[in-house]
Amino acid sequence: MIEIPKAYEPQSVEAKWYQFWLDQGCFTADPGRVSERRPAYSIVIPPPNVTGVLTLGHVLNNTIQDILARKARMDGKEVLWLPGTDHAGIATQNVVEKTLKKAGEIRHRDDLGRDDLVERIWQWKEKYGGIILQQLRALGASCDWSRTRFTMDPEYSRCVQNVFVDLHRKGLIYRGKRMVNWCPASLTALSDEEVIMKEQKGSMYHFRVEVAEKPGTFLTIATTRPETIPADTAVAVNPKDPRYQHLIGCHVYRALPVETPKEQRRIPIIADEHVDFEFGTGVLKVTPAHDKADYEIGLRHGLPVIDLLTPDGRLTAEAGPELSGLDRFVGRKKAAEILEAAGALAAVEPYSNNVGFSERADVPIEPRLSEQWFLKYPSVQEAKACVAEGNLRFFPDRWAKVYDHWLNGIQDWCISRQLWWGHRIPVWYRKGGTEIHVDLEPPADVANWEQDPDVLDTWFSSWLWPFATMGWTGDRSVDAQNPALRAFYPTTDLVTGPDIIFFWVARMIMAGYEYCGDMPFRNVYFTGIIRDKQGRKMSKSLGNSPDPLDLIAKYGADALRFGVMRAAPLGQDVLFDEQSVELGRNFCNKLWNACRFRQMQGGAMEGEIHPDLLTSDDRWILIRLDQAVREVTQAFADYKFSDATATLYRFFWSEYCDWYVEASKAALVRPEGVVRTPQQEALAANKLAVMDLVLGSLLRLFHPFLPFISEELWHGMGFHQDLPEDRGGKTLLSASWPKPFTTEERDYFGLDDTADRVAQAKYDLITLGRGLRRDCKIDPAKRVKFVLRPSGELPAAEAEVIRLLLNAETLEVTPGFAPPKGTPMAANPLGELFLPLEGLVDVAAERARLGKELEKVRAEIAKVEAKLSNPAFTEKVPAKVLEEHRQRLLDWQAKERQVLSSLENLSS
RNA sequence: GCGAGGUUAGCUCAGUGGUAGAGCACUUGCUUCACACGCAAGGGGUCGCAGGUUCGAAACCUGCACCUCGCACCA
Repeated sequence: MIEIPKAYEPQSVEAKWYQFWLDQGCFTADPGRVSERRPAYSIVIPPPNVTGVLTLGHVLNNTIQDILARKARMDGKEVLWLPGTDHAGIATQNVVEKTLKKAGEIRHRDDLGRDDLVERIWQWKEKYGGIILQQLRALGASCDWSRTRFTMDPEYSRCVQNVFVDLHRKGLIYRGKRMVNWCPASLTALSDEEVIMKEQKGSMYHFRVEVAEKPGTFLTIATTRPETIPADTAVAVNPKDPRYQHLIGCHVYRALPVETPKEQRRIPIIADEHVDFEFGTGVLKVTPAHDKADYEIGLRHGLPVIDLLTPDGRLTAEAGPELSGLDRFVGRKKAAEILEAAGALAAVEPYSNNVGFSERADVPIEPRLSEQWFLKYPSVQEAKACVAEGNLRFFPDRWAKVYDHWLNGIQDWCISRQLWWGHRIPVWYRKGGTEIHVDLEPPADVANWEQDPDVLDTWFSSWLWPFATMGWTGDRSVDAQNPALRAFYPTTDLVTGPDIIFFWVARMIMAGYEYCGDMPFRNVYFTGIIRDKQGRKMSKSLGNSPDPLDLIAKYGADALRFGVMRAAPLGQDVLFDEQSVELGRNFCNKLWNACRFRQMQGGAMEGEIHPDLLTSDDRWILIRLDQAVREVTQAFADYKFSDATATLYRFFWSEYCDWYVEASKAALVRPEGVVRTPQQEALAANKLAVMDLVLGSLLRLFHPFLPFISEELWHGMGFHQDLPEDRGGKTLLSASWPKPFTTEERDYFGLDDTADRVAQAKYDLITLGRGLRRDCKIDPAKRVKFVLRPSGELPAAEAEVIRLLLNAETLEVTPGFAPPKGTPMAANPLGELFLPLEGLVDVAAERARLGKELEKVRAEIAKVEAKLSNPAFTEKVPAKVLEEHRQRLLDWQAKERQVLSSLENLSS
């Protein structure tokens, strides 16, 4: 720091240090260094989609991971933060297909064919797939980039196929024709977790059907989906429903398609417990092909299945000529019109119901019967037990309940996807035969076989992330010798959003037990969701989602990190406001200037602290530093990062800058031409030594949150100079985390309650004195005279601090001072502070203020007296609390006397 | 319907039985030789509502209201 600019300029500083850390290999994890004295700390990144760009959600998530990783390094651990991306099957294939269509290269993916399209996606991935990881570097993420993984790396892919083959061999993976969630936009099956229920405003259509055996008798049926009537193969009633019991076994004529001869539209009236006779008319149309519950009914009663929807959600010829070819929603309206024209529509009423939507494509899904691969989850009991027994901990722990609840009700996982981009299912079918081949390698005579065209769900690869990224092979003897797995598995912490607790977290835990025999991580920190100021989710369409890189360019990465962390309490959503980043920037600037101030004082760095030269201010700031170290360290242990930032903010700004630095000027600032005595020199040097201790500790405490500016100042101030290479000499990143003072150190420096109280009383008196100045409307620039009548001994150095911070010309310390009548006065345990009148004082204003003060004091006295005069209170309360209250009464009474005498002084 | 979380200053939130707090915003005044991305002094809250337990409740218990989010779901 040769030339120190007045304001901190993050741009060049951040780029410089990130490159330095990379060049020095600071982020590289070496399993060989792990030992009992140097424990491992590891964390795997939740792999962002390879299509993704950095969002504020990523900022929150990865800042927390970086904070944890940096803190662990300072704790002397061998740290692995493993980065990477996942291939995001549907999203990536969509993006590339869309791009190619836009460029006019293809109209449909079939124009290219499977191999060529996959090739194009790879090209696209090579070109754009690293963007988000590059962006993380701007944030300061200390990932071990040499271990960057991608879920479709050859080794990783092999893990995925390996696991498929193994689970198949164990009988947990099977193929079957089932009702699945079908996405008509992406043209693939989805898992239950990828379907989100949304309330939809639609209509309930009531239509009539005639009972075949009893002409003239009609049943009214309520439905939200009249377009599926042509696929009805029964109507069902509850067997206990007296209204319809007599009709069970009869038939009705299905209402659509009207063109079909009546007799061909006969469908049975069946009895099924599933039907709720409270709901609607108590008569249910049964459409086994297009509803999960109806499919079950169909199975129970052996009903035929009529499929009338194409994969992309249009009606087939089964729906009749008028509906055929229509989109399902267009068909719905048309079906209602046809019913109305036929006189079969009894009523249409507005109706709200929940409809499953494809999470990714945001269109209603269709329950659809199709042949898919399913997984019966492995190691469920272990996964449940480790969380229930508290071996694997969730922060906040309420998620444990959500997790347990989900595990208790899980259905088999549909893992096949009708896509081209992803891990192809390692299954071959013999052409013209029934034989199947499930293996990592294709059959020898592969020409006679056909490989399953589907790929696996992306989550079926990311659930292996914690160990597949570390070179797991599935061969026990090989894996037992794998240094990375041995050192870093199980990982220590996982940081992720609660929205993927089922998708990812739960499944990783099961995979961890199944394939490594242990949990994949010990702690899971669930972040909140980033919202805008009004509490709305960030979204592209709302345009309320600022680009983090813009924010970094404007305010600096440290500012963004600090702002976000300050606003993100554990377990709560984060309402993001650019103002909080601005606050982060201001904070960095304050830190910069605090160090600049120290720098301008010159003198030796980190001199020895002589206890006999410590003033009450010095002792006070050391006590506060000790407190701050304890609080921040505890906050880390509890994963309460916003508590840590709050403590740092308070200590650095409100305690160190506002009081300590200001007070230190009494000893440090030398008026021109004045030569300091050797004693004054020694005091000043001692103060600088205290400052250096505080600043050196502060930079360490700040480092996990503000890695760039702290590193810049660490070097600029020269804190690195006398430290060992690997403990802060080379970089702050590996400096040791500050420890609270030991009892010996506290004794040595004289850090006791008295020191704390004296300084506190001094600052209190200064605030009171400033109040006098204001009440008396004295220009802040005017250097007035104060007189202090001390209640005890007051060293000259202490008095000088008071004088300076009151901006007083002089402060007379006069034990027997007798003020003239009308002199404004403020008092506290340290003494009475007078502002002698010079004909300028606004007596009325001061009297008004004191009157208000007196009122307040007396109210407090009344409150305490009321308590103390209550026998129930004095008899039952613990002695300590009683004593506290008695002391409180004395304090308030003293205050009352002080205010009264101030008032008396005023009256002339 | 079941479950979880929330309701404290204008805003965002701390506060696990004993004197209601912080930051921001607001008001007033200040180019005080680290910082106007700053300094100083202020104003501002019947702690969602109603009961209960207790000498004492923002905190513990019960009920209610409202807001969020999961899970399930009836056509």
